[in-house]
Amino acid sequence: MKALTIGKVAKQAGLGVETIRFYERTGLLKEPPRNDSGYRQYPPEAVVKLCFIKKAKQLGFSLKEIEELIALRHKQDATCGDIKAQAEEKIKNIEERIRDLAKMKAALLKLTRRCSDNGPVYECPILTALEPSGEVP
Amino acid sequence: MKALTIGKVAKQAGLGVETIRFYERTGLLKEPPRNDSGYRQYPPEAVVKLCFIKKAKQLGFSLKEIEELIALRHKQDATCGDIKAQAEEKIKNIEERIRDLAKMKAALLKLTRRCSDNGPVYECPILTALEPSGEVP
DNA sequence: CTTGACCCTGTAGAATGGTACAGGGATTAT
DNA sequence: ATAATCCCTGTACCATTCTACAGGGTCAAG
Repeated sequence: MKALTIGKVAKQAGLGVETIRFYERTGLLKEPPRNDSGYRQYPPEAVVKLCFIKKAKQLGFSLKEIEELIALRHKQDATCGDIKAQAEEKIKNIEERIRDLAKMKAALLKLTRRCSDNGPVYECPILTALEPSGEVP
Repeated sequence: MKALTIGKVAKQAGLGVETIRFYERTGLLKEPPRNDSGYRQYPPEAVVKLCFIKKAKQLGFSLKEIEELIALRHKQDATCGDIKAQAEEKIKNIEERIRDLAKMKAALLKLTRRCSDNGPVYECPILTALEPSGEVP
């Protein structure tokens, strides 16, 4: 007796009911079973998955990318090399994001220090923090 | 004699001409001076700014957030305390993003290790990597 | 001095990621 | 048992962030 209604999962995951139905429509979430009156019956794991989706979105992943991320699991026993390559690409992507965020953070710290130093500001450390470099697809 | 046309800055920043005009319309970019025939005349620094915008976008910042980030600079000499507080909030935000990205990376690494081991995968390490936790505003 | 590549404004359309009803059943709380 | 609350489908609409013309002027190379 563990099935949750859409309202319950929505609340637990901190999302809207409409959002979840939207994810289902777009294929990000697979259709759950229904009860006799047509209500969606979610297993508790659905909450974990939705929380993951939420987090990943906040990190700047698109729904498409999130789908790919989740799909890595289901392709497991098929083409292991492919999955690995895909995962490694994501990892590289993530590493670049982290590096850039670190640069941005450093720039902001510099800014706050100057601020407390009351020193003059001849150039903006924020703007020059991220040199134009490799693409993030 | 350093002014650039919109096409030149677009190319150098790796953006489309239309995109730049769009940024101007939305206020992200201030209107540059014009020449006699109404062409936009950009100073070379515009390229730096646009590159920053591009990078920041790739990091998941919205145009609104990017505007705020850039605005930190101009408010410099005015209300120092405010800027500092704002910058520090951004820093916290960035730190959380980095933490979450690090978790995601760890989860993916775990996946790739299992993958190369050719071991069976009974549960998805990706899905469980990010516990439902603090919000990223 | 013409041809092609640029530039201008203005408006329209697209992709992404939702959000909000309307209209109508199902469940639950009092 | 009846009102409040939840669920269903379907469609329409919203913000964000571009992208693509249309219609017309400008500039630079051959």
